[in-house]
Amino acid sequence: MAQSDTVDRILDAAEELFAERGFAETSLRMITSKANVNLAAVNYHFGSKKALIHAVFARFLTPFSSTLEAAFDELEQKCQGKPPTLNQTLWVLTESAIRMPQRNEKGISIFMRLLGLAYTQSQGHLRKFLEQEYGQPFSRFMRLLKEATPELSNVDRYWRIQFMLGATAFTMSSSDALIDILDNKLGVQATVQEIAARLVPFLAEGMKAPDKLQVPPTLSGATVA
Amino acid sequence: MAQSDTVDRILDAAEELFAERGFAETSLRMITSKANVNLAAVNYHFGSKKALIHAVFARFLTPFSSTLEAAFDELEQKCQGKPPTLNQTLWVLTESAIRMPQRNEKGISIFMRLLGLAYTQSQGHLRKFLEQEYGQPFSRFMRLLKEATPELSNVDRYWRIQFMLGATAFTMSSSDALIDILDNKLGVQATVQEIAARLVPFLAEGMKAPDKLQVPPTLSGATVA
DNA sequence: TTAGCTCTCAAACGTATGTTTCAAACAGAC
DNA sequence: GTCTGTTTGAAACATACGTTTGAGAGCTAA
Repeated sequence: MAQSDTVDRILDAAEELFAERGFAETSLRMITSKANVNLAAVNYHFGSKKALIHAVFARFLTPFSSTLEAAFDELEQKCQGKPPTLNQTLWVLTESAIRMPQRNEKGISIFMRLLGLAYTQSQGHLRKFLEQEYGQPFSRFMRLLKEATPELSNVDRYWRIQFMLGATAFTMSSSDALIDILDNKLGVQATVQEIAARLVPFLAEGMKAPDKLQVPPTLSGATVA
Repeated sequence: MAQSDTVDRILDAAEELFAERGFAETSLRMITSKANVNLAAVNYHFGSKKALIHAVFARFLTPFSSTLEAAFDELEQKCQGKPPTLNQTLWVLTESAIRMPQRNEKGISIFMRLLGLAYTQSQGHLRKFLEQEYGQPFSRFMRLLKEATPELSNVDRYWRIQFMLGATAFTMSSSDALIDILDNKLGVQATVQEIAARLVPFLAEGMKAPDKLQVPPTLSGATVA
């Protein structure tokens, strides 16, 4: 035993519970009892609940960040000065996420769900922490997106990036539930990888959509097919 | 005073605080002190915090539900048996949301944010409540989507609807923050209505995207593990 | 063995939460 | 005015939370 296997057990339990229930709704007592660890161990090893949340994110975001930077490097090198296309950029991100080494079979969906929670439940301190620690690869992704869509105005691009983030975070954060529902309804089995393969073309087409509507084409207005 | 204007003050305060901070993070004491009402009033008038959450949703979802049903009626009647197009269907939904009578200038974004929270923070009891009370217009919207996209397989359509929901819920639930960020970054003012006008074409194009990718178009084709 | 350090444990701390209590204030009907 | 049912008010309730404490176990090195 000795040397904190306790730390990992806490991180494992916290990760899973946070992904299931969110941060505020998960108590340290739930975490420590799931981890079979004493309550005080969290504050001893991490200092506070906030610091534990940060540690949970750091454990999977730090390797992901490296993987992603390397993948971007490879992509830009391959493209020899020409900016990568939108599809390429989206795929490099998606692939880096999917190919991350997982601790278990639920790893990828926990990963996605936590990312989604980081956006929606943002605890203030979490947002600050993530910006500070992982702002760089994020900015780089944004730069690539900008170069891949020179035809868009800054405002158009801004909103469409939000739409992409939303579709991705939302779908991936509920991927487990959505896969189950699909199985029940249509008897079709799906994987997270397949969701990603469907998501990328959806996003890419949305990004390339014609301008925003000027006149609501509701009832009397002429509509496009 | 008399006859519960207390009830409305509680609902107003709760609505705003829930939208700002989420459900678990908003205490009854915050609500009652913002509403200038005694703490016990919540349990007296609503019975419990859960019931208060339901009441907040019911207050704006019930009229919205009626408006939406009427708008769908009008749309289908106008189309004389032919199924409405995707753009029409999306716009009717969007318009019904935008045109809802608002209690104040923040009404529309509170409305959107609460809808977003209902998806992401789903408290179990909330999801059950919403399905039971407002499942019908939702099913109808789904039917219209299906008829508007007969070229899609059921599986394709299923996933793309999730993508649409995600982009919408995510963006709208953070609309205030996103509008602020845009103003800071690019000095551009935006409204919720404008976001909607940008969202609809994005979604419609995404829905019509070509099939899911068979081979990741990354670098050299097949990529390493 | 002893000393020192890391880690675990049960218990308690202070604070905040949702809920309940019960007396007082109030309204409208008689 | 008096009575009756409804609504408010201040206070307390029980429970849950994150955090802290201090004693002690377990290990390593002298």
